[in-house]
Amino acid sequence: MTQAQILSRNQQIVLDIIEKAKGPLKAYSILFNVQKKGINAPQQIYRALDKLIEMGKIHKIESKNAFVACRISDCEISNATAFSICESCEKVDEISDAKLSKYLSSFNHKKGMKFKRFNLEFFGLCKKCK
Amino acid sequence: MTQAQILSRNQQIVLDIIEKAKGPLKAYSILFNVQKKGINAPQQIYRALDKLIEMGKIHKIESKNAFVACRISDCEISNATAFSICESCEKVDEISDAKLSKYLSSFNHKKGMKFKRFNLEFFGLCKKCK
DNA sequence: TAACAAAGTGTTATAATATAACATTTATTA
DNA sequence: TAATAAATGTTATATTATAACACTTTGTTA
Repeated sequence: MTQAQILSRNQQIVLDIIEKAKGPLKAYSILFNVQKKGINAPQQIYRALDKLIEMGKIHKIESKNAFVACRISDCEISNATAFSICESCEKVDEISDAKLSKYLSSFNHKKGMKFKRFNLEFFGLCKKCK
Repeated sequence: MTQAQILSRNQQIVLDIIEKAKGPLKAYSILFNVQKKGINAPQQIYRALDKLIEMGKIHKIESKNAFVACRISDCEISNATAFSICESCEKVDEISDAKLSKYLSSFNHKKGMKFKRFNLEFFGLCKKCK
């Protein structure tokens, strides 16, 4: 049984904002949103983001330098992430597909590398934007 | 038959450096390397990088904000990229695996998104670093 | 081939993203 | 409760990327 993680004050504030957001949030946009709560410096945001990522509570969308809440496997360390990204409306969805995940997790590069983790980003147009 | 692309002066300079490099290069490291050739501003680098990416000559490693030459399908627009990244020595290899590529290219998100492009980054330890 | 359009260049300035370093406080655990 | 680990607050700065504008080169077509 996995112990529910206790978050520090700043971590909780940052996570709340990311969870409430409809799409990926950028670090500085989070910062501007929490200045009323007494968080004033980028460091404070980035530190919280780092921890939340470590805990698997959020993910970074690398192609956008932005952060989304994990909707899939709460409280798991995320070593297998996949996202669909709409190039028009910027909507991002986390993809939870057991087959895909299994396929990629067991994929081994011929050149002898054993993988610990992967991140996959699909780009296209979402249903709405099509 | 695909017409061999003619590169502009700056594009060629930037591509040469990336092709000669053993690993991924960052934009500003490219800049410092070409100042002797009269390129002085980030813009000039980023413009060349953008075009080279469009042409499929290079790829961006999103998790590293760095650029590598395409060793796989020269002169093709790259809508299906996969890389293995060593977390210890930072070595990056482009993965060319027909099965993997086919599998991912035909993957469709249940929620109705049709993908145009994907980028996959695997992380682990390379043979040497293991 | 002149004239127009498209692509590329050079430059200055600045925006956006991220980390270093250090002093202090809070929480945990031995 | 002392020692240690984790988190915080703060200032400064490094790194990555784009905006805007004037100019030049290249390619196209009338």
